[in-house]
Amino acid sequence: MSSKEKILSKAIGLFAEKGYSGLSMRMLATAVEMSVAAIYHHFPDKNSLYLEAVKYAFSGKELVFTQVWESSCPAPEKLRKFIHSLVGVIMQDRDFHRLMQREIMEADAVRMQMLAQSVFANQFSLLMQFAAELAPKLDAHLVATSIIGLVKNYIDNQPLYQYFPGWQPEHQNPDVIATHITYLLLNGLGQQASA
Amino acid sequence: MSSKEKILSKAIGLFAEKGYSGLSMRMLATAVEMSVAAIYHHFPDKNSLYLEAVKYAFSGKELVFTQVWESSCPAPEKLRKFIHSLVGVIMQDRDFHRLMQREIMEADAVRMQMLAQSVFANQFSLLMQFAAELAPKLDAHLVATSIIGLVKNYIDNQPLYQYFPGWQPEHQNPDVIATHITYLLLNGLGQQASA
DNA sequence: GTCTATATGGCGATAGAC
DNA sequence: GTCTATCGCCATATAGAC
Repeated sequence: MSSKEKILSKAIGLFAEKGYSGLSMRMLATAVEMSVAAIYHHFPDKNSLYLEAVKYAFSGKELVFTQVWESSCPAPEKLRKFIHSLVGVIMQDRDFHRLMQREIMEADAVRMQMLAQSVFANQFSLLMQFAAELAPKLDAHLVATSIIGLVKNYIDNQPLYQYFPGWQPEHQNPDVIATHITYLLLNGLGQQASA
Repeated sequence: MSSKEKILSKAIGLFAEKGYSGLSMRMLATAVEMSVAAIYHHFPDKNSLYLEAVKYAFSGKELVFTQVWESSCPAPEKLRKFIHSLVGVIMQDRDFHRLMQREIMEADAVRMQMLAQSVFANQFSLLMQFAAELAPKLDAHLVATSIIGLVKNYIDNQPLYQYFPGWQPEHQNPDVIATHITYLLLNGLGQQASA
């Protein structure tokens, strides 16, 4: 692994943990066991390093769901598979998830657009297409974002939810979360059919 | 308004916008048109100022939903009212919302617990109770967090969603969002009854 | 490509006058 | 309760040797 790659991969975790202004070049230099000047040989300034690190972290994420869309099973089962995959993917790469959270909060217009188009657009379109099959009468964009939001919610906000009344350790379990979300989306709350 | 209150109310907006390490005492001093030393007369250090500002921003938020719970209408209509109120509250106080996002991301265990217990616990219990009425066979904690999550999702992630395929300006409209969420929760996607 | 050394400036915090 | 002045430190970034 080249020095540059080493710097980038360390930077991802540290930016995710501490944020842009929370991570100093000195700390990063210590973490990668180099001098600050050596880092500046590879990157013109801190901002460029940050942008490269973000791109590096986001690369190659869009291939995970292909097999879900290609599987030939009934729509509800497909939804179940997709949600379980999404929960898994978000939970597995913690740095990616925290960087995403920070990026969305910063809400820099240029970076958001880049992110939406060059990283997520394809997968989102596939999800929207599927949403249109599942619920042809509803707004496919709203359905797709609701599905993503229900999943992201549990991972984003678990640090808070775990101190709310009624919380139980099993609410951390990816399968429990995914199963609940799938049921909710397919059946809603209106008909108390079965849990 | 006392100097201390003036400092706190300015600090809320600036901490929400820039984060803890992103806001310097000098910048805050400039914003409130005082010297740095004058701020230090009112607060022992930056961290104490931050904690007081967070508490200040969170105070008095729990009274908004009382009238929803006290209203005597059928459950689906109550859900509709609650969701519309929640969307309104979160959208209205932008600083409060961004401060929440940051706090949850930082995920400091002590502050999370304080927040959960002293700010949100009562309201969450009422929502769980209502969730148990609506869907007695489901896990009330999961239902309650799903309701919150569906609402929070659109406000948290709109900076990203607006660049996704299929987005339309009306997806910013609180009523459109609330109506969609209400429908989804009551009916799910399974039965394409009516939009 | 990596180093040591340093320039330049902002940071949190304090001293002491008024 | 507010000010000016300042301390000591750490920040980003650069110069120049190897």
